[in-house]
Amino acid sequence: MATRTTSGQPPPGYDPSQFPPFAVTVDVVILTMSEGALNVLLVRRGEAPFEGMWAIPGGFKRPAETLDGAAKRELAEETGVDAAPVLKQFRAYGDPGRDPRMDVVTVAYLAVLRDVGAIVAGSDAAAASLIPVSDVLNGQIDLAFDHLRILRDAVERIRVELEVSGIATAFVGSTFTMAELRAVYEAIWGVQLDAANFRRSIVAEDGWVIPTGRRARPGSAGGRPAELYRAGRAWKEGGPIHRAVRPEERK
Amino acid sequence: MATRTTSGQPPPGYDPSQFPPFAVTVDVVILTMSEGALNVLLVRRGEAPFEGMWAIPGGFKRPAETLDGAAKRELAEETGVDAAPVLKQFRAYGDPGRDPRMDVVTVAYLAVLRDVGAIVAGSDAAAASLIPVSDVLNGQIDLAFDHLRILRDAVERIRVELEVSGIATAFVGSTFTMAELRAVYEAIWGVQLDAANFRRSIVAEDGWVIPTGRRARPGSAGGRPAELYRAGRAWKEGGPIHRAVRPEERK
DNA sequence: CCAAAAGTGTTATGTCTACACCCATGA
DNA sequence: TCATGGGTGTAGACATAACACTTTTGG
Repeated sequence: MATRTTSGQPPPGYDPSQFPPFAVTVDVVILTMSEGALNVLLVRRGEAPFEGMWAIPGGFKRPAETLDGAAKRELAEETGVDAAPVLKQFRAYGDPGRDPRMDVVTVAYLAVLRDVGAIVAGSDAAAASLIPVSDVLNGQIDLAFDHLRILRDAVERIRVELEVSGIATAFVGSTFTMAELRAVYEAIWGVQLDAANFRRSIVAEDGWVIPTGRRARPGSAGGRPAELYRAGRAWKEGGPIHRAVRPEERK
Repeated sequence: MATRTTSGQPPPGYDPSQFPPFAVTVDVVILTMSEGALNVLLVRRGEAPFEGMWAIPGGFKRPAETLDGAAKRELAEETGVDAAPVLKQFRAYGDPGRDPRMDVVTVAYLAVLRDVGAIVAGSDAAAASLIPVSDVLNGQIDLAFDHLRILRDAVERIRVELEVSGIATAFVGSTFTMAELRAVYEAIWGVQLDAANFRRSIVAEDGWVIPTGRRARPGSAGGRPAELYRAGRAWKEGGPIHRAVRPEERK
């Protein structure tokens, strides 16, 4: 921060008594599961630059608030949801020219939400929409600024978070079946998991999920009704499910 | 970033046509092993505020450079070392009032270095010093600004990095013994590791360390000479050593 | 020869994976 | 009763931890 270099000479072309002003923004990548795929909440820009393009929602930090506070406020303004507990700062971006108008440093946050209907309702519905992440990563949808990079980093981060924290339960409803929870891992990691072993790993981790005693109704195809669980207290100290190492990576 | 909120009303007291200016700085936490303990490179501040206190080295980002570039430049200016490959951005800090003079958002980086002598030489030696991390975390040494919090986060981050990346070899010299490498893990995690199993885990991971064929001279107390290794290519995809789960944490 | 540190072998225990098998439902 | 998905059992492969034992040095 404001500590200046201890080398006696200021670098050429730089006056240490001044500091260059920047705009500081927060961008919030909101991820959610919809129809078995990972989706991201995007807004359509209403003005130049990049008018009409999709972008990650965000806005300016105010001097009187913290970065976390700014992210929480922006998320609330955009979606009407208080998701402070699942907001995770994951990276800052400050490449010159990333905003053509001015020098902007942005701090990117990640939020995982369920209850899709309530999210979109709280926002300006015409300008906000859930978009499949794969459509963006495939290049079928272009994003403004360097938002493609930010989204890529966010998705990579959520893949890691899924393994080291219990964030998976943030994707599902307040009660859920093992199959629903498993689908989160399968969609985000792009793998197939053995249902039997998945269940055992989840249940073995103490306090992770709590059986409600109730059961879900089977789908129209039949099948045994699944037990319903709710999320336990404990998604801080490392999750129970780990990505399998692909055979060629093993020694 | 510059995407503005899509809610029609700007929040009260905030004019969306203006953006509040911030100073943006980078702070670089330089960690190194010295005498079996984790040390951090600190500078003594020469001016108010916090004059005379220890602080993490850092400085202003310039408009024409990237955040990574600013961190690399500051590190070079302070220490004379080009450590770009081991520079890791780990978090941004922007609480209001964290600098009493102005609104400053700082992006913190972590660098792990060996070769302590060369580091201090490149800098203003009178104002820079390696301090044991434990002295700072114990409160025996106060840091300026919110640098204690930044250092705490950096140490927590390095503990995780040690497990998921191969950064341990960045702490030791270009050739090293198993005991030296093991000492890195033991110092940073504060645990004792079984030397036999440690060696096996390291050697089993393909490409991690490469035997040089040479041996280190034993210390004055004797003992069999240790094989010397050099770091392999492969510290990207997860390290071979994992923290033991403490007994109370097991299910 | 003894102490110390490096390195190897061995065994018990735990975890992960694959897959066979039983259970409860809709049509 | 059959197809479908949920849930349990189990055996082999693999990983981890504890510790005895051998090797090679300095004193």
